[in-house]
Amino acid sequence: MTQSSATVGTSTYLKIKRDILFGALEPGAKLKLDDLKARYSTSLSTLREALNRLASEGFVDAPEQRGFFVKPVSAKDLGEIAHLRVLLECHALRLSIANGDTEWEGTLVAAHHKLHVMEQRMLSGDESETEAWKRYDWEFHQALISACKSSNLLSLHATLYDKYLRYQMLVLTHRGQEAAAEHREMFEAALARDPDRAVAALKTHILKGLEHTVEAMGEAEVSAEITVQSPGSAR
Amino acid sequence: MTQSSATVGTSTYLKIKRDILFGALEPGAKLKLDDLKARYSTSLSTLREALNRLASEGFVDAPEQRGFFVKPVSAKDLGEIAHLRVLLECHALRLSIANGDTEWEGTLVAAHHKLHVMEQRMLSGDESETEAWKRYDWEFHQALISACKSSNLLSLHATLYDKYLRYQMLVLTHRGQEAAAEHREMFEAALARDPDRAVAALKTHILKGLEHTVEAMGEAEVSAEITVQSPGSAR
DNA sequence: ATTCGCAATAATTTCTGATATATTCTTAAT
DNA sequence: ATTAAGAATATATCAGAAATTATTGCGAAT
Repeated sequence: MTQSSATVGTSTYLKIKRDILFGALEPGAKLKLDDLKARYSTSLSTLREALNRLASEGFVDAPEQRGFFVKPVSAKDLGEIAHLRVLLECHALRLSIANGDTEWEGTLVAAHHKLHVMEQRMLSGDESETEAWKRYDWEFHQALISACKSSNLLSLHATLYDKYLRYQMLVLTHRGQEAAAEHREMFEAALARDPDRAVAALKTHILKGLEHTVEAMGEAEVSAEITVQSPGSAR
Repeated sequence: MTQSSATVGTSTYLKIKRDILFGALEPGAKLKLDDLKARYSTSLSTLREALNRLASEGFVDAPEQRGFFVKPVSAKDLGEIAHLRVLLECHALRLSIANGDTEWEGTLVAAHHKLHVMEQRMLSGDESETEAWKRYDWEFHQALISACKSSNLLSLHATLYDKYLRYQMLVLTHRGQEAAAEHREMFEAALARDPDRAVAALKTHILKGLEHTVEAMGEAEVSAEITVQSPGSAR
């Protein structure tokens, strides 16, 4: 549970990133350095290093001279990210299917198994381990493309995945049954070395997820506005 | 000429990045903090912030507890980058051609004109302004895809472009005539709203550049090995 | 010769505190 | 209501030092 790591810098970087991804730090929130210093119990310099890393990855905004802010969210941004993920992940999947050896098949089988078990548990109503579930989801998607032989591609994809994940965590509602079916389809198509089928499934998977999340965002936005407005202050 | 900017942090970030891109800081070189402190005349904390940004963009390696190193180069890495650039830039070009309005056409015409003039000057033997020439090349490629309507895509592309550029600067030899022709082809096809033709030209442009650079790297590598070996010390 | 362990050295990581500068908030005035 | 000046707050930057970790050099042992 605890996010430990060799260096204090990296570990606070990971902690802040996690808090952004899972919504503990809200979109658009001002990141006051003194507050963060208390919250993550670390020094100013270390904090700023972490924030600079996050800023260059796009999880934090850092307008000059005005400090740091959690990156705001928007349906437009989510759309861009989903489409980029389709572009990169589908491309990587093709390469991976073409290049993958037996070792790769092994990791894939393992990853899908673990994800599948977790999905069954979620479907039966156990919502207690969303975070673990998401980790298995990541491991599965990662395994699918892991044989693409481009570390540059893998690292771009990792960042995109995290950005997409943030939106999913934001709306806290998922497409359990359907997503599980799509995962199975991708898995089987990849093992069968059928790139077209696998890519089609992956594309559907991401775009359906996008649709679903955008809808949920729309609702959330409306209810947020209602909550925020003082009664009768419609201007 | 001077790289000035509002904040010291950003300006040293830019300076270091420039020194990496244009080879003043050699691939693989150790970035000793005390040396950098002298070289860029700034404080430790500011330096580390800049280096962390560069590390998360992939221009610097930062193995835990062991400091910072200029990212090494390799033909494999260049290949990955070129192919990613093809993937992203071609995609963006299609979107841009589909979405671009008259305003976009205007910037494109202007960018191509400036690049063209500079190319003529370079072809006639004036090698004095490589840096300016490269800036116009960037402006042109940027203009081509600027109407793609995805700021996420544009920013990923910008980083990839810089990484690719670094390799070009490394070998210091360019394909003047051919590159100019390819630029013209892209330009005309884009204005004619012919995505297939434009994308084909762009793909050729990048992949020919890759080929050319890899060859030049091979030669450079050989001559470097010869230079380094003390005479007769073949092991 | 090579390897191994250990001390000496060097470098990085992290923190504290201080200053200058920019932004934001408050208050007063138009 | 808007603006302007001044006060309060926050950020950006720097210097120095403590703590931790890596690297180097040297002598002993294989």
